[in-house]
Amino acid sequence: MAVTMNDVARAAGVSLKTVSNVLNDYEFIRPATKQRVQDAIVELGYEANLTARSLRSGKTRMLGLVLSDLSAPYYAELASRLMKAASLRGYRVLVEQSDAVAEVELNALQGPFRQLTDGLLFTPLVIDADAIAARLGKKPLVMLGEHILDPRFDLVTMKNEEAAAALTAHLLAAGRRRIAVVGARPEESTGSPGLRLNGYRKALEQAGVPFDPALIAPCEWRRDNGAAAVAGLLDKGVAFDAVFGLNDVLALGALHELLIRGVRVPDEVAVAGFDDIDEARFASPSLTTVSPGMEEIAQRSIALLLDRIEGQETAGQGVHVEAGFQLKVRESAP
Amino acid sequence: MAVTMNDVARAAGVSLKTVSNVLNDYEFIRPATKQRVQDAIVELGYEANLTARSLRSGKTRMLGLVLSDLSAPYYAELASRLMKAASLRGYRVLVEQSDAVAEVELNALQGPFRQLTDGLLFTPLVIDADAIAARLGKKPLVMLGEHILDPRFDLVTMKNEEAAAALTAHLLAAGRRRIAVVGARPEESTGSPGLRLNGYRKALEQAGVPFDPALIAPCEWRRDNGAAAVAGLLDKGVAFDAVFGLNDVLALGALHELLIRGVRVPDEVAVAGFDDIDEARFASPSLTTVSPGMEEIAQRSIALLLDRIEGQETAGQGVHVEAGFQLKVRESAP
DNA sequence: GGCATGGTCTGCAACGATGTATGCCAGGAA
DNA sequence: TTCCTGGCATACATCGTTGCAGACCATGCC
Repeated sequence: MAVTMNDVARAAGVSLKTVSNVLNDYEFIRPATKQRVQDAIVELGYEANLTARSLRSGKTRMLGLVLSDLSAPYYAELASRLMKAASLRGYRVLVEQSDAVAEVELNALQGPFRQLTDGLLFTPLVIDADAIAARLGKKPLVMLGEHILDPRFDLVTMKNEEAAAALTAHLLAAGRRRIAVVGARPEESTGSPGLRLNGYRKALEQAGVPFDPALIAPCEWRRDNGAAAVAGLLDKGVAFDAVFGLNDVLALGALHELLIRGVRVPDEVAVAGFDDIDEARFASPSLTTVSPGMEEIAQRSIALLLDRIEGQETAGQGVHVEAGFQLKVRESAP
Repeated sequence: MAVTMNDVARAAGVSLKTVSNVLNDYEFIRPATKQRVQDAIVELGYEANLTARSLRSGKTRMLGLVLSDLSAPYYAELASRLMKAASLRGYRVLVEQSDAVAEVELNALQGPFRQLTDGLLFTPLVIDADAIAARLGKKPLVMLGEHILDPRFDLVTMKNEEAAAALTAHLLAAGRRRIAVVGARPEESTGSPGLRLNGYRKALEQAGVPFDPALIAPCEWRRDNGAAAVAGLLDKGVAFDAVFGLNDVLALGALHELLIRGVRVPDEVAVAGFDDIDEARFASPSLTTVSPGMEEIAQRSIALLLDRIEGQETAGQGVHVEAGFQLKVRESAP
């Protein structure tokens, strides 16, 4: 079938191992020999068999990326950037969609998926730190997002609380006093919903504006839920002059519902989101939001994970990286 | 390190091959033996080593998906669906982003990427059928999208021309006469841009409306280009009463630019797109578009590719599958 | 001349699974 | 009894690569 190292060795008149040495940049090879081998490789069109290499070396040069749903714009953009960053260092990314199902998340930690990858970028949504620690093998794992804050794990995240506070402060400064929050998850305090809600509360407090639980609309982070949540508030007659969607698709769903109902944005109700997905700039009105430094997150998580994979330090404290953020003020909440 | 078949064999008191036979559902094994092996597997927590299996069997149970950019909403949704469909049949999908660079597309056909996968789902954007045929190995390949229509290859696509014609007819029926087209690629006639443009022209012809080249704005399929293209038309003073974005992000970019400039949509100008991405429903105004049956495309491409991989028929004529479409009439072009 | 040294290359044994060929045993046919 | 067949299990070679240990040779030093 395919050309093997043996064929190359025969063609170059050297041993199989010498071919291997050339391919692996072994130091002590005479230039002439090296050249002969390389010529033979080109002539025969030899390509190393990655599977065999993986079996022997125990490395696959693939990274695993676990997220809930690749079709969510934020994850799609993140995955795209992660793949590019990994590619520059000679790695590929294999994506696993968990759909926020616990079993899938658990299997990603120890099943076949783990075997296929040298390290994991993990966005856990439903399982907790202990469950992860219990199943964690010795392969490196970097947490993405902020659902789990645990000193045992490496983590790359964004300034959720600060950014949410800054955004809320911006709304308050514009005179908004009743800011509805769409997409909260009241029972949690650590995940992104919790942290962002915290930021919101801190900003209110700082401004001396009372917190009103009636303004908090919990839901899953999907566009249609954002619309439904706002519809719910309107139907219940809850008064509000701004909507903070805990991510952009929620905010855009909310924005849509408001406009349908004839609510003027931003005159009557301001709308703001979080993530700064590509779409935010081109919404009508364009969406005020927080840019969480996605490129920085991508770069640094790849760098951190690869350092763990290629470096020697196996354990020690987890490193926590926080990317910077930028407030993007646009038409929906000037 | 890890538990191997040998360990299981020892624990169960059978030979290594018997363990392999149990795992591969070999027919003639005494129930008692089978049970002992399975117990040992559970007790030791054995997991088959996929790399070794791949080396021996020559199969990886991975499919390659080549597309230009995973962060484009259409591709993100498609990739997500393809991965789910593949997963149901026990396959994983490895994504490669070509960025529409010829070299990357070519390498996907024969380099390491090909080696890692049992079959390819390929969306070629810049290389042509002959280049593909020249490098095609014996592993199955299914074309996605419609940039290449060639009897040599399997292809799963959508009814680009018909759907574009139907959409154009809808605009004409609503009384629009000067329909600008954003995202054309005038030099091509086969890719999606070409086919959709054809559909547009046929519908015009059928309605007896003259074709005006001034209304055709060529550009790459990105949101900002959609906006820029409309800006260009307005600045040049080209009169139009509708915009047909050859995909949704173009249409949404165009929509944004129109609204910014104070053009009323749909009163003065109607806007329509193509793809029916999630976002289209929630745009303001919501976007009239064509739903190309993405789920059907995903299902059928996976089915076709896996039939090729697992079936015996290697060659023969390429199969061409066309998914159905639906016109989604919404506010932007009622 | 003997011996350590260092550069260059080689052979062998793995990595962990599967395919092929074969052995062995029991039971039925000859 | 002998032969054959079918059910069940095994041994061995093999996939293509890399790690380890060592062979060989020339050089330089005592």
